[in-house]
Amino acid sequence: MKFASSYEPNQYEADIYGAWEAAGIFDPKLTTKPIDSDGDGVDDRLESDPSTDRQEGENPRTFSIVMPPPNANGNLHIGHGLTVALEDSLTRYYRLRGASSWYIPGADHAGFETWVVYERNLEAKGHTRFEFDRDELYARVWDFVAEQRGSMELQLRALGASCSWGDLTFTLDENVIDRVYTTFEKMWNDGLIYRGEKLVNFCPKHQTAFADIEVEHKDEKGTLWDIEYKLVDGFATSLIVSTTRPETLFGDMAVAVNPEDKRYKDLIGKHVKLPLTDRTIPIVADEHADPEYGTGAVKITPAHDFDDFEVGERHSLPRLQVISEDGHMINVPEEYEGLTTAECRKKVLKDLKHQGLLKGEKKIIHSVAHCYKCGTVLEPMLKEQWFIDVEKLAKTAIAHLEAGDIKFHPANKQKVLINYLKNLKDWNISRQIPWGIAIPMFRKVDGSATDEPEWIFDRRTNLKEIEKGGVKYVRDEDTFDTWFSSSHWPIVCTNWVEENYNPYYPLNVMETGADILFAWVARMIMMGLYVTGEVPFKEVYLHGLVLDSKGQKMSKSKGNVINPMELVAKYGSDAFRLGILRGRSAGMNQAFSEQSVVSGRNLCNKLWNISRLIQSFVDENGEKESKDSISKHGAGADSHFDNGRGRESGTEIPGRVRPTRCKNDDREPTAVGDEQTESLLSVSRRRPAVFKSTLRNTTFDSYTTENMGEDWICRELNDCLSQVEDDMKNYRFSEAVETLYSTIWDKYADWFLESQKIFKNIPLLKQTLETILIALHPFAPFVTEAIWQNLSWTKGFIAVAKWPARLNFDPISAENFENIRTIVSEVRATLQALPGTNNAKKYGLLFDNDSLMQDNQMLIKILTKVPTVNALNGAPRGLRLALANHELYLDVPAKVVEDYKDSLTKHILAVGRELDGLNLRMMNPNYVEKAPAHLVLETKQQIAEKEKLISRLKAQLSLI
RNA sequence: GGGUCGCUAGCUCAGUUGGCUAGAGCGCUUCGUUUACACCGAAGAGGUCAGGAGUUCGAGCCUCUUGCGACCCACCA
Repeated sequence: MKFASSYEPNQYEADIYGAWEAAGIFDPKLTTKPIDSDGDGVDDRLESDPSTDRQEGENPRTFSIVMPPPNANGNLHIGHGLTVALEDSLTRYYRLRGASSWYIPGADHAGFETWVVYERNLEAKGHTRFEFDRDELYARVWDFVAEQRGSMELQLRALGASCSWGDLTFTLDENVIDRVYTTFEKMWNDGLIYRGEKLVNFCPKHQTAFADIEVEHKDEKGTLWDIEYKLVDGFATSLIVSTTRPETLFGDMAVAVNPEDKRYKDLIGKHVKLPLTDRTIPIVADEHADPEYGTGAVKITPAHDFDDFEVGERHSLPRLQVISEDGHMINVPEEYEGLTTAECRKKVLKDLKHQGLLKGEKKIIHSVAHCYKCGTVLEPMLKEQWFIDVEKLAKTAIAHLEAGDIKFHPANKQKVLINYLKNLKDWNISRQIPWGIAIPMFRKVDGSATDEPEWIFDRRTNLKEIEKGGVKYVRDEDTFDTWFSSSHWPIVCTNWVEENYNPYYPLNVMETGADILFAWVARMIMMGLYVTGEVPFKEVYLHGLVLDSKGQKMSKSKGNVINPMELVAKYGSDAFRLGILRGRSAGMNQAFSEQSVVSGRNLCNKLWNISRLIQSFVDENGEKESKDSISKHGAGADSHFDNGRGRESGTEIPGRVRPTRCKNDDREPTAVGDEQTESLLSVSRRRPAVFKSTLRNTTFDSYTTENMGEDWICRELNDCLSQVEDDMKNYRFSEAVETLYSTIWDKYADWFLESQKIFKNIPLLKQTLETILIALHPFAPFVTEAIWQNLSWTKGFIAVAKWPARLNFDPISAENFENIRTIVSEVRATLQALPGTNNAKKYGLLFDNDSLMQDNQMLIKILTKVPTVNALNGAPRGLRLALANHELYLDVPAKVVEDYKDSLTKHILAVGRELDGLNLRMMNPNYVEKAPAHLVLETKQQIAEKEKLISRLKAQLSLI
């Protein structure tokens, strides 16, 4: 026997992935040919109406999905593991359903993240970024990334991601930069881009600005100081202002009070002397000042506070920057110049106290902005940056969202996103780090012609200086926020171009983490609509965080990080995928434990053994069957994958599949390597062609069902398929896995296979096994393929098999098997409850006047494992089983029956309680009148059944 | 301040438009090595569905309310 007694994933996974990849089955451009049903030589897709082409129905012709690009030089973490499990299950499912499926992998240059790592590296070697210019740094980081690159791609393969590797998109690929520049130029021309001096969140350590979204707010203890600002112009009074940042008083341009605040009404328009300086500043009226807070008077520092900036704008106040980018005081009186902000705060407080101007302090909790990477307190900094005016973009996006153009999973995220977009502020896209896409803007050199615009767009960002029309311009040294480029992801991955119908855009679904709904999904939607006029994807599936087994967030500092690759190595890729999908629903942060992976591993092993048993039945079936099979399928024995099981050779290591294309003998030649494909490949980056798979396989022998168990399993498998199809349509991965798990284990193995140990309907065994293998393949690709390759009769790759058709069966017979199951369970339970052990071997089963029992004696005997099943032929004896519709007895001695009395009494009471409940319901006239008729009828039947059961149990009891 | 989510068995979670006795995995108890599988088989215990009120013939599900917990956005001089 070629199947080992347990499934060892490590023996198969790498080889199987290699074989898939070599066969090119993950690339829709290689495995498919044009759909040309009308025979006019043109792909129907390209001539059909796009709106009707992407049908909503069960079987889309194309399925496209992009991978949220993992960091090119990093390792995958548990979240990537979940992402791949979700995306790949979808991809494989739709591939089996016959869609031309394109899962496009990516790699992220991870602008800021990578830069932080690189800079740390640089500093460790005693260098700083300031020793190099941007181009040098860019080249150095490029090399750094190139060195580290590749491991995540191997890890994606280990997870079984069936993505089209030839289409891998790196976020710094030329076509990406091209597309980003095109968009930027369009926005520039449309007036959506502006350069503004605004306050930005600036990290003094990393020396770069962030978008609002990247800022992390944390509650912290702080101090609120009251400082006295004295009025000038001969007034004797003074104002007390409250502040948490006394050092910024040098940048104060006004003191604001609320216009409604009676206390200060007369002071509006007067001036105060700014302490520690010679300056005087005005008192202005502004809503921003809250009369309830502190003293109701607030100092205004437009250059160092977001609110003050706005107050400053309203009152046309000048802005004075008093903190430099590296966190030192500038533009301040000499004795403070050059101090750090912390030193300056100390000195200011001391000097104020000395002058008697410090009037009080109290401890408060307030939220403070931090760098999400290093935790440094961010400094609001006045800087010139590029901004996108998001108003129109957001409005368009909201309109499409409200129209329901994108379906969300979970659904509530649609509302959340709309709410976010409604309050969206302009987007700062400038970053002061060299690792990223250069902003293609050039500034006129001072002294040049004055009537030229100050800034011009130009793609030649490789040049520091350019000349246009005799005017010299220098390059802006900033790079784009990575979200600006990655908001183009669906566009660039699918090679969308203007004026060309692209069957893969919009994507069928965007799957990503719920935590980047705003940062990424929102921006992809805005950008997709702006660039293509269409939403970039039809549906969004958001996954939550994977928490540790105690529900805690994983973090290095807590030491509770689970490495997906360790689990894959220990239990296999399939086990990991099954484990992480189980018990998880869209958008929820949910715990994850190794235990669920163990359970996945067990299922794989179960499936392996199911297949092993069936193969042994097939082998046993002997010569005749093998001859039949040869005449039907042609010489099935000479395939590339055949490893000689059941035949002569038997020398090869089990499961060592050779990397080769496909074992389909009658396949049409795959396009790999031929001229047509070469030319196809070369144009494919521009315009993807749509093809239909040629790699379909699998022809079933016909079968006839010969007992109730066979009809029943057909029905159960059909139900399972419907359930899985419905679950996949609605992105209920956990439920799909759960359904498959229980169908395979609790139904197929525990009931059907047990019964087949005597009946052995070989054609049906083959077909049903293929059904469960294919249905599970999207979730457990490796073990199903390993089995497929080891079975003697299967062809090709399961990865490109046809989704199973419904099985034919007799529904009455299938339903009757439920009776058999009830009987068998009751026999087992009763035997278990009887005193003594090994009861199943001791007592036979007797039936009276029962055709179901008569016809299925053999089936009942093997399932219950009792030694005999016989007709009663005479007076009842032994123990009557608690079954309403069948008169069955366990042939036990009177003494044993006596001992069983107690549990029988208990049983009668339990049934009695159920009966009471049912009767109560029927006595309610409203129920009888208003509930649907079929429910009322059902209740009536149940009452009748329970009554029958109770009277029989009572009769049994009285006999004892 | 605005918004979202959660509370169901010891643990982690399902429960799709309200409808039979509320489910699964793991854990637990008992029995069992029967020629696929101990990564196994059989049987079983365990739940006032966070509390309260309402709508309904009927509520885990709908409405209101209270409590506890998590998260996001904005603000916090």
